[in-house]
Amino acid sequence: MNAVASKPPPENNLNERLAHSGLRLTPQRQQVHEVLREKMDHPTADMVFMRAKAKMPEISMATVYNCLDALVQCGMVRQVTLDRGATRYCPNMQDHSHFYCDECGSVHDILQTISPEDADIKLPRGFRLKNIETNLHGLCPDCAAKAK
Amino acid sequence: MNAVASKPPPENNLNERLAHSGLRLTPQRQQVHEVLREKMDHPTADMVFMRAKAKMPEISMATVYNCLDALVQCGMVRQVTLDRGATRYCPNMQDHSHFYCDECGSVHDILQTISPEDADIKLPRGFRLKNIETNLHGLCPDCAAKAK
DNA sequence: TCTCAATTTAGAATAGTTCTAAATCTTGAC
DNA sequence: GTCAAGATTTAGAACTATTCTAAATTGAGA
Ligand SMILES: [Mn+2]
Ligand SMILES: [Mn+2]
Ligand SMILES: [Zn+2]
Ligand SMILES: [Zn+2]
Repeated sequence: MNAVASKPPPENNLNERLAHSGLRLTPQRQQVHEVLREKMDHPTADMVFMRAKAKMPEISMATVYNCLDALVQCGMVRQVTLDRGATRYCPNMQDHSHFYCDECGSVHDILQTISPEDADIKLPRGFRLKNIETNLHGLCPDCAAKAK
Repeated sequence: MNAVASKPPPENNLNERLAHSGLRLTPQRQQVHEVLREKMDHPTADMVFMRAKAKMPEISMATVYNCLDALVQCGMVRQVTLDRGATRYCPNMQDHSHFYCDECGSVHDILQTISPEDADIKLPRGFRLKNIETNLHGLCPDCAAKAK
């Protein structure tokens, strides 16, 4: 590789990311992050709690919320709010949008976004657009098959 | 106008819309709808309650929720869920998207949407796309001005 | 007028999340 | 290594938004 590596690449491991935000790497934060990466089905805090608890029985709900906050804060996890109801968490930090199945409520990553340029949105005078959040609604493959 | 009016235009008044869904027009439903049309700032149920109460002091929170549900059900009002926190309500049934000010939390109608065709979203096999919800994030005119 | 279903109402219950305060665990200065 | 200071975890209380319950009220049609 390049011997003159000037700058480290944007640190994408938990350790460095947390440190960068002045946060410590703890077993709980590690565990919560692992739970999210293991099954990327956009679980709610409650689901994360149950999964984490299976591996780390002493973990508490409050800690799960704390850990999720820390992970969001340091940029390792995204919050996803689609319907009313519990917030969902996504450890995929690539730019992507979400497909929400209106039938079963499952959430799927779609590796494609609409950039402010793509969509030529004409905003009224004064608005400053930062980013576009796109939520796709419809039927997931399973539900589409059943609907036939 | 056209003397051979074959079909009534899609009923856009409260009365007919409610009736079409087997619901009655009540003073409370009327009041809640009026509150929404009067100030289209996407208020929460709580804000609707306070505004309605000013004109109709005996109205209850439960009724406001009931009325909002009825209005959503009959297609006179849209629910808007952006951040975590209370659901907001919008009486504008035109196809539109929402601009959310990250600074002050205000929500603004943007009379423009991205259709499934416009955005050529390439979905993995099996997904059936019904509609795209676009949420614009940035600064509203007021906050953009202050930020300067 | 009477009856019955729809609606409204107050308050209880629930769900999701945040807060509080005490216990525990680092980390870094000595 | 010891110790103090600060960060983190924890259980449970508190809080917010919403839904549920059951009784009272309303109103349309027989
Ligand atoms: Mn995702
Ligand atoms: Mn709107
Ligand atoms: Zn589905
Ligand atoms: Zn603003």
